Amino acid sequence: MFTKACEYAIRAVLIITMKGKEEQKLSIQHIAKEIDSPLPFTAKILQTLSREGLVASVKGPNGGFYIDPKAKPVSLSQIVKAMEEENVLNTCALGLKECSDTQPCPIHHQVKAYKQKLKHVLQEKTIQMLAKELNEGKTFLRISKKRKK
Amino acid sequence: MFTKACEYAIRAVLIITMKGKEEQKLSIQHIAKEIDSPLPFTAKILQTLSREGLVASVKGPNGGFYIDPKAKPVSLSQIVKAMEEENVLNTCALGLKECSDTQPCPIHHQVKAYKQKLKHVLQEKTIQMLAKELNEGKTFLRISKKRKK
DNA sequence: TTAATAAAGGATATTTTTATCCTTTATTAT
DNA sequence: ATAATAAAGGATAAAAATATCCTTTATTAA
Ligand code: FES
Ligand code: FES
Repeated sequence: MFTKACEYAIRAVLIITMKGKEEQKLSIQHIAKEIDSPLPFTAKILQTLSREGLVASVKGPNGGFYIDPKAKPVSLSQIVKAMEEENVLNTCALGLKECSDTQPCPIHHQVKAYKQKLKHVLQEKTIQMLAKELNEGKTFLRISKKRKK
Repeated sequence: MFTKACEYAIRAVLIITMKGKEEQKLSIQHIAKEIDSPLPFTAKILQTLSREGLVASVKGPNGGFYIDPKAKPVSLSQIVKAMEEENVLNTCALGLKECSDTQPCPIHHQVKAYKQKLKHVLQEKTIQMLAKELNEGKTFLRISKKRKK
């Protein structure tokens, strides 16, 4: 559905939102470890997110990434857009040059509802909402192998 | 959603189903032109589809591809599987190592229903059904630029 | 039986995505 | 001021996906 870059981006912003405070910023090392992603690639992605203003960053000792508490909540679609994947849900599932209701491909009608709902989720869900559920232990960012029973 | 290879595969089988008869087989050239895909890449894909038994082929003069009328209808998921993309809808949208209800990622619940629906579509819809709608002019495999009004 | 045809198969090339490395810049603590 | 630290940025490398080319094999028509 998303590229690795976009997956890492979403996971990174989630971790930064959960654990990054202005007085206790998160280093790239810390973030990559938490979301289990390749460090240098994650650094690149954080550069982009920082440039786009979706996360705040400070260089130097005790520097790192955090979320400005007075910034507007960030939606999933903002991250997807920052990673230049805004069109994942606008293009034809069979690769036709356009996805349209008037000249639908053979599976257009079957996938349309799905794509729209998902688009809606990306627009409505903010990182803050998802971070809250993570903090409450309702959702997870890593799979922990726990033995059955 | 799918790779180019898978998109071309589905489109190719659709065209072969619509236009390929045992007495009037379709050449690679013809197929690639119809579905507007790069010819040599399409040839590779047709090799795979033929090897997997999803289309029939004959070499030599008047050879080409066709669908054995007494073969079982082919579902979309059979094609997706032949192209080794069966896991597109089984993996976690955020790239976690597993997609599970017990350790759901932050968007698992939001995407689960749609993944299942789509999986169902791929399993139930056969190429024959889709080819019929194409023949009836209800759906399209190419976008024709028609002037408005 | 030979020549022509068309897919099959193998090897290679290109592009995109993913990942790494190194140098520069900003910030902080000393 | 100086040294240490950490992100930013640029250049490069590796892997995967996409695409092309060439040789072989099967089939058919002449
Ligand atoms: S035209 Fe193919 S998904 Fe809309
Ligand atoms: S765990 Fe992420 S989609 Fe199911």
